[in-house]
Amino acid sequence: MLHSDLAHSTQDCEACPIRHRAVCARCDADELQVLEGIKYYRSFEAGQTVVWAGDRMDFVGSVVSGVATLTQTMEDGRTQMVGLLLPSDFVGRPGRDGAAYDVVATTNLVICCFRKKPFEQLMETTPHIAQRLLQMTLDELDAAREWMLVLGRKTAREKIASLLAIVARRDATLNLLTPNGKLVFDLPMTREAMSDYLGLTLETVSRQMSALKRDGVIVLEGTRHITVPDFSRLLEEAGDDSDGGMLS
Amino acid sequence: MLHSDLAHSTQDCEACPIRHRAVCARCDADELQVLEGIKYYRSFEAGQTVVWAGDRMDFVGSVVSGVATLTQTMEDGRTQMVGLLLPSDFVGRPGRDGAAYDVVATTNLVICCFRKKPFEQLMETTPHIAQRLLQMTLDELDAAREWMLVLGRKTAREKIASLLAIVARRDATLNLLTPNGKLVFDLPMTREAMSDYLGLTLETVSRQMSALKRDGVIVLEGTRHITVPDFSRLLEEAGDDSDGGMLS
DNA sequence: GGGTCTCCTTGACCCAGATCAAACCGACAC
DNA sequence: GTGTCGGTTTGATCTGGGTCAAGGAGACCC
Repeated sequence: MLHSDLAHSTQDCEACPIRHRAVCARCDADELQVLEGIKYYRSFEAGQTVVWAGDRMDFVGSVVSGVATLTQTMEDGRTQMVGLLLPSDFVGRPGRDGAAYDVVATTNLVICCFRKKPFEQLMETTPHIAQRLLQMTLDELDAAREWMLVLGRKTAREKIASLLAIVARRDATLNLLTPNGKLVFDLPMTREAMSDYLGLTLETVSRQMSALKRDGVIVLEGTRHITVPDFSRLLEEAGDDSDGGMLS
Repeated sequence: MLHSDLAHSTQDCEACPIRHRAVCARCDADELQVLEGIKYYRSFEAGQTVVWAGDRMDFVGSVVSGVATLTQTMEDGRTQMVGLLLPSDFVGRPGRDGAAYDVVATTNLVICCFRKKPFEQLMETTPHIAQRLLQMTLDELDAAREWMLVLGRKTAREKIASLLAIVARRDATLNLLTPNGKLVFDLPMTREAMSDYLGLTLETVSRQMSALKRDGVIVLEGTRHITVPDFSRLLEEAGDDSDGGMLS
């Protein structure tokens, strides 16, 4: 599971708290030094685009804070979000120059970047980086496939519940433990972004959010701040088996 | 792009024509010897299940011939196919014991398996195997994300056309070149399997196949044998940009 | 205060695709 | 030939979610 790994690396590696999850699990002094030499930080404001699909991308990196999304757009304007990047997630693709998707900051965002060329060289000389990246990519692949089930077979209500469950779980793991099964978090996205993720319209998202609120599955303060009184209830609504299926 | 790689390895590596695409791009004698020692073949008939989700899986491998599918099932029986495995595709996940999805042979199927433990050890001592596997996994991730767009935003007709385009492209690359822009291939799946892949019902699949036939986008002989008189027309119907977007 | 953004909610209506049901079409067995 | 069985097609009807349209609710500025 991802987050135990994250916690592990956060403790183990002083030089790279959350930032180099991809590489710090077993990093030694030499590698760290190389990494320090090729890294830099970039900040974005909510709404800014990090890269457009097709643009040259001369770095890889990981999200330090904030949330970014990967989206694909058809010529006629239909868009589908294909990835949600939360802190510690990896950005970019070694071995390819152009970005495959639009990467957009949905909140204020900080990325820790590594210049791509030297990073790729480091990958070649340091086997466990590729191994680590492989594990992360396999996790992402599992998440993408999980999402295919959501997109292909779930109802609007189940889709919303699934999204809330994912965000709640990640947020809870990163920030606060659940006091008594109750979960509190902020949605890092607009209704429109939710609809792009779920393959719905923004109106349907809004209606289903209202319905989940009416039925007591969630408590809404404003439009973003959410309390989940009973997480297992939320998972039921998502149509997931007991643990939510998003372990990996 | 996958297939050039495949062609490359098919030529370069006598000991593993199509079979070890994952590892043969730069294999040397020692590695090949190890691989020979831990490999074996398994055959399945159309309809047989290779593994059930959750079952222990003590091998990884690649498809030699035939077609297999990865599917997820919800408790109430709704199913979504999350992957289509064609010859040369990798099966299984290093570093995990249980299968994450049902793997089912949809045609007669031969898999070249490597016992997992020794394969994982080989991965640790042979950096380029992990690197190669990483590239393959990144390709699969791109394919999965492409499919998220199909599932989330495309109409039934576009979905069908997208599926046909994928199968046609892979089949054409593996077998026969297009003589004059015309493409001939056999669908390796039932209407029901198509519906599971596309997030539709089997009836809708059938109707849209009939519609594409009526409109001259495809020519059907029987239910499986398909001729595509104009591939670019098919891509248009799929709503893809000119090259179909499934390059990677 | 009022004006004007952006984001969100709610209502009324419509349609693509689901559902239910019947029939069709080889292939294979007897 | 007849039976039957899996896969497929086609028709009739229903419905979840899309579309169009009208307000609401903050946030920010003047």
